[in-house]
Amino acid sequence: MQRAMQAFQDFVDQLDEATTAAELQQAIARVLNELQLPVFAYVGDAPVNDASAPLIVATYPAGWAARYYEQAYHRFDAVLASATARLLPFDWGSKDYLAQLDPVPRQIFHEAGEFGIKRGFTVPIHEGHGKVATLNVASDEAFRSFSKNIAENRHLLHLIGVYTHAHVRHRFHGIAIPDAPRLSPREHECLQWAARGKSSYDISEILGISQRTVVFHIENAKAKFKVRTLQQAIVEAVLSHTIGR
Amino acid sequence: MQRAMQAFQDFVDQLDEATTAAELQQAIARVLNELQLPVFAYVGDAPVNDASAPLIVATYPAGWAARYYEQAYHRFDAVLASATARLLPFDWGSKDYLAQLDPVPRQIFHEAGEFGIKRGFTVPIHEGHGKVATLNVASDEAFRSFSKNIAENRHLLHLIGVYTHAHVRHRFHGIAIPDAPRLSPREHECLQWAARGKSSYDISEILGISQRTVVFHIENAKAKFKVRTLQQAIVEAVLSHTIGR
DNA sequence: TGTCAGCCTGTAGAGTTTTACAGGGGGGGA
DNA sequence: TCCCCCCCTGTAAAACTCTACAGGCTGACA
Repeated sequence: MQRAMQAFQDFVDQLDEATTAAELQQAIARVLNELQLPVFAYVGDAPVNDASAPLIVATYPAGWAARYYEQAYHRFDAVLASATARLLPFDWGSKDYLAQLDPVPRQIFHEAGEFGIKRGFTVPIHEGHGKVATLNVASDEAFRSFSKNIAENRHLLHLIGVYTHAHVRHRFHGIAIPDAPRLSPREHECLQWAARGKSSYDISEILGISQRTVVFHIENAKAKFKVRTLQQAIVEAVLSHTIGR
Repeated sequence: MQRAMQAFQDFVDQLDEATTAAELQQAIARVLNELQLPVFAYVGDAPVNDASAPLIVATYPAGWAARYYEQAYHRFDAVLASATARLLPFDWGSKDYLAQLDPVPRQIFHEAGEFGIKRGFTVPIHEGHGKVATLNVASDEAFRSFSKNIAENRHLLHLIGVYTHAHVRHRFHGIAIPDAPRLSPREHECLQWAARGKSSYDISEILGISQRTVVFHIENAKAKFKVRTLQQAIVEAVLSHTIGR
């Protein structure tokens, strides 16, 4: 335990210095080796749909990784689905876990097994805008020894995942997140109601102002987001948490 | 250190049994007392706009909490803004921190200071759909002792925050997250382009199909999301990560 | 006192979405 | 084989948004 904590501290220090994917991989590999967990995959931004390719740093078998991407398995990957839905790290690959799967995801597990990925542990890392990264450690070992190892180092792995991701975001993507424009109260109200399915006439009734004024406020909101259509404005507003459902 | 880890383990156990806000508060208070950090506030879902009230469990001075909500300070709270932008826990209240603030947030800090909240440490907890919860610990102490304490227990506090939130979500909100409807490839494409500001005619050109067909697919997508307007469908699709920017 | 930002309103034509009607073809599972 | 889902298309009226024109009120701040 003490030794593990020391390894973690070293890891945090190494992270600060890692500027390339290779160095990142080395840092992760070192700390996970210390924990007897050589097989891992950090998936920077789990691909939700057709978005840009994620940053991946892994010691997963190359054959499996290739197959996964060829087949676009992320669309059906049960581990990824769990990571999206959960906040805490979780285990996968047990009989119970497999039993509750749909046929397609179960088939994927089967294939992964042929590459030596039979059970594992995944840390979901939730970012602001609904993106989810994961740190996965996997094993071909007998259930006992692997799960005992995981049980002992659960929290540490959690931290490793979160710190890795924070570092990646900082170093590789820049801190970015341009701040959302400040909408005036009226602009906010109008956009919010529009997103809830009201027409500009409806909104004018709700707010007790003319329809023209509603249109005016929505136009201003679009201008602030620098977009052309209401639809785009709504996307931006939702992504920046300016409006809710 | 060893003792702190023990306190954390006990905390996780207690969490499992906590079913009321009072029990939750007790569990958090116990572990934080062990760490010499009696003043804390867990803010369940940081209020982004006019959304429903968050779950708050805190030992912050009642006067300050009241003032904060009366004045709707969350709209200008620099700590909250940082929590939204960051993934890792951070300190606040140092001279440097204050120096870089805008006048309004700085004024808020001033007022908080009058209630004994001068420096602190905040754990941001990002959930799937852009919601952010925070665990804040605060102090009136001299800078040295507090920041030394924080430095030592940084990771532990991080875990306490994340576990608290996971428990709250599980117990108080239910696991919820109804799964998003499965859009057909065409529906997905059409909705995605619509969200990017294309008209149905534009989309028909892009996809090489008739405009009528684009409308047809978007209608089907709306039906699947059980909404009436394209705007609502886009909100749902964005929130469920079905489409991106 | 002037300027700026936010709020408010009107008209009118062009362009777009929405809705309801009506129809056909292909593939996969029960 | 039948049924269902997905894909595709057309017309036309009604509803709605978008854009560009033009104008007035208020409060904060220098």
